[in-house]
Amino acid sequence: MQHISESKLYLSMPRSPPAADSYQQGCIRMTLENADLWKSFHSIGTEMIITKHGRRMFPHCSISLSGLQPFANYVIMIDMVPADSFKYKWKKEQWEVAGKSEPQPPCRTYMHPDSPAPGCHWMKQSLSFLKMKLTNNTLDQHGHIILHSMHRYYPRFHITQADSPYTVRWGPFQNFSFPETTFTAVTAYQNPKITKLKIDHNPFAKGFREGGTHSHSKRCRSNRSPPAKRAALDRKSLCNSHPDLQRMPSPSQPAEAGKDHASTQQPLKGGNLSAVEQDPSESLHAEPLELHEYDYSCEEQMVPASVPYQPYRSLEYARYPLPSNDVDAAHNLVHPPPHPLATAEHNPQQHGYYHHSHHHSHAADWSQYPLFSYSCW
DNA sequence: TCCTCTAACACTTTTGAATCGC
DNA sequence: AGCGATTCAAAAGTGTTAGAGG
Repeated sequence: MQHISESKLYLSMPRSPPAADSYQQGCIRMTLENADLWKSFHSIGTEMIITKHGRRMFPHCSISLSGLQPFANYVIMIDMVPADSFKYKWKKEQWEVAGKSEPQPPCRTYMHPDSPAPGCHWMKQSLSFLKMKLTNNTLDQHGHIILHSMHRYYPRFHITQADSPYTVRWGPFQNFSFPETTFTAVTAYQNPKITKLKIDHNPFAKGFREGGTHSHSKRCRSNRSPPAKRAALDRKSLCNSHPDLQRMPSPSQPAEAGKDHASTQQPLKGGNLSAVEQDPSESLHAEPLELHEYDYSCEEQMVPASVPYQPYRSLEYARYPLPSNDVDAAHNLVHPPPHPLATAEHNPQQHGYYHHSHHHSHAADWSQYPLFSYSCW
């Protein structure tokens, strides 16, 4: 796949695996697919629509994995991490800080519908989180990921060895994230450049691109039944990225200038993130994400194949137990504690939020926090 | 007044059941 | 009867935009 990043980031060596990892070997490597598309959006300032009933991401999260144990079962999940502690507003064609972030909504985790599956399955082809949906409805009952509008997030992937979704809570997590997947959650697009880019790449938007005029007659639309039958697992489609995703973004996009730099950038360290994250109140105003300073070296990441078990994590899970005898019950709402990044302790002026991806200690720390998987579509 | 959110809209793509042919 | 390929209608998805609401 042409969009797989060629750059690599190697992290610390694996530690001794837990007992279950009897033939633990090497490192798990995660690669972001359609990375070029993500970069194109990121260079402008990615916006993701969130709606009451849930909206898919575009670009969607698609990854490939290697380094897993072929016959060990893994559960792979994704959640959304606050990128900083600010709320934003779109003013005069640029993003500005509009104050401190609001209290974080219930933290939810989306589990890949193939989970659990053996390592050979995950490594056979890329994984798509196409069907994951984002919502701003804090009372959402469908298991969609709940976000605040006008706040920034980035997806975080979790891999853990587990034979069932209900044993996940006892296993060590490994976390991955990709800086270029950071986005601002919005209820309506703010930046017209984002709109154009989405229309150019998202096939579902063709109706608006080619339809031309809008009829605003308020005729009633027939109510559509919920996708109950869609709940049947469609593995075939999960790993097929849409042809449009393969297309390169328009070279006329200013993003290209920064992208050309990517291969020559220095390895991403904690402080060399875009200036945006270091001082949002000032640097957000010009180019939304200052990508010409940006380094893409972490599109492919390696982390220790095993994160040390955190004894007190089980206490966290004990406080927020998952049902253990009913698959549907896994969709019950759970309200875990706020994400660590959402705490006041996190200050983007002091360190970039990408740190955790590159420092083992951070990855391990984050793995202490509970994950809840009750959403598969 | 400003900002954010919601819902209706037209159109495309995806999905899956039904049908057909071997 | 069983299987794979094809067809097609329904469902799901998209961004836009007027209007509501805080």
